[in-house]
Amino acid sequence: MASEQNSTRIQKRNRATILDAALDVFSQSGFNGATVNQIATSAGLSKPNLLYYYPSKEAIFTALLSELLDVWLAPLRALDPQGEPIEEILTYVRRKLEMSRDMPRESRLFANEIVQGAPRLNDTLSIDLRKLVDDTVIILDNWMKQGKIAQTHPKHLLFSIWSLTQHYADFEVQVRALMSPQDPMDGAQEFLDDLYRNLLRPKG
Amino acid sequence: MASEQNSTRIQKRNRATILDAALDVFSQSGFNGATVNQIATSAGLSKPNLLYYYPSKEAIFTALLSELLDVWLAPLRALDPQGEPIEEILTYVRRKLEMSRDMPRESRLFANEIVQGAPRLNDTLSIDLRKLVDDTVIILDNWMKQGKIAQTHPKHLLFSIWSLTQHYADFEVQVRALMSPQDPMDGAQEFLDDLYRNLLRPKG
DNA sequence: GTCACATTTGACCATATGGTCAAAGTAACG
DNA sequence: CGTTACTTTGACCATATGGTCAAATGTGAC
Repeated sequence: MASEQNSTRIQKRNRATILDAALDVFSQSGFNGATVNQIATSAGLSKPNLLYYYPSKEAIFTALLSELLDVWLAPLRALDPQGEPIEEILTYVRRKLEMSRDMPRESRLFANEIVQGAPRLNDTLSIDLRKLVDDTVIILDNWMKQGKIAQTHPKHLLFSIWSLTQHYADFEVQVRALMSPQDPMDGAQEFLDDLYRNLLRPKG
Repeated sequence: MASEQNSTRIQKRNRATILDAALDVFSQSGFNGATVNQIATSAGLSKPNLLYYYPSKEAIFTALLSELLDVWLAPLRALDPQGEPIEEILTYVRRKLEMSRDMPRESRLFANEIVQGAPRLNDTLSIDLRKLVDDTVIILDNWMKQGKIAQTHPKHLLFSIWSLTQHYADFEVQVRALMSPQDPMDGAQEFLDDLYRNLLRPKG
């Protein structure tokens, strides 16, 4: 009879199991392609049992998205205006690349949703992410003004980091097919380091 | 009773209409999310009529993919080993960027499919595309050996061009949300030109 | 143990889906 | 006009899907 933060060990365990199963299924098939049954089976629960914890497929999806958004954007928030600019940016790139390696499901979850028009994410994009990006642009602009990094388009710079790093998760099948028998990400970090050092190095 | 290349004006028109409608629907919802009814309605046909021209949803999809693959890969095939290396590559980048602007549905069609593991495209990736990429890598390697472009990882270079350019089509909703009120691709070409000139310029 | 509450489930429902089929309508062509 | 082949459709089917519900089972506190 507590207010809302009821825990109940079993609930905690099952909700976590469900979200992990949902991440598997949604990231592989997208919202439309995924079925409640797949998620339930993958979580080791019956369908009605699943729907006892989350009232609908959509509820699972939004719970998953909101749970992941923070961790997904954390590396960008960690950009330190006081740090050494080029190293700060390269650190960000490396973290994003690590996330593509270690959390490919999360990356594909967002990719699926955004490619299909982000119908369940539009507010997040145009409000929260927008705010974060605007803040970051200010930092980048300052670095450019101070001559710490070369002049370039700050937003396109961010887009490029996202697309280049997430590519290894989102298009993994393709990258793997073309890189095999090597590891798909073999040499990726060196390449990106090189790319951004050349772009950002202040020019005489 | 002709062999197989029967035309029948009506067939040609309807097959084209269907594929265009299918491109709309599949690129927006992916294979699983799309329904035969949506495609039929969008094509102005009844469902049984649609299935008279293509025997199944899968048949529409594969017909669409195989029709588009050539045009999609054409810019890469156009890379000229005899041309001026940096300009050749920049031309390729520009063409890909134009395709993201002019053919975003095609880009998203492939993106959807690949993100979801390319279950209906795996052979194409590991055979045809692989061959094309291997050929291109030889060209790039030669240019590097001759000192015409800086040393870099040829495959990751290709991946980077794909991801950077297709990003503007595949993640258009996100880019638009973050660029508005400006045009989503405003400044993109200059940014990419700059990026690749800095990367590829031969270093002392 | 027992009682209240949390959890789980089989059976069920309305709707959507991919696909079929026989019959009706339309072109083409002599 | 009549015949043949092409095109279109309403009705239909089996299956899958998201979701509900009442009843059964488990669990923790006393």
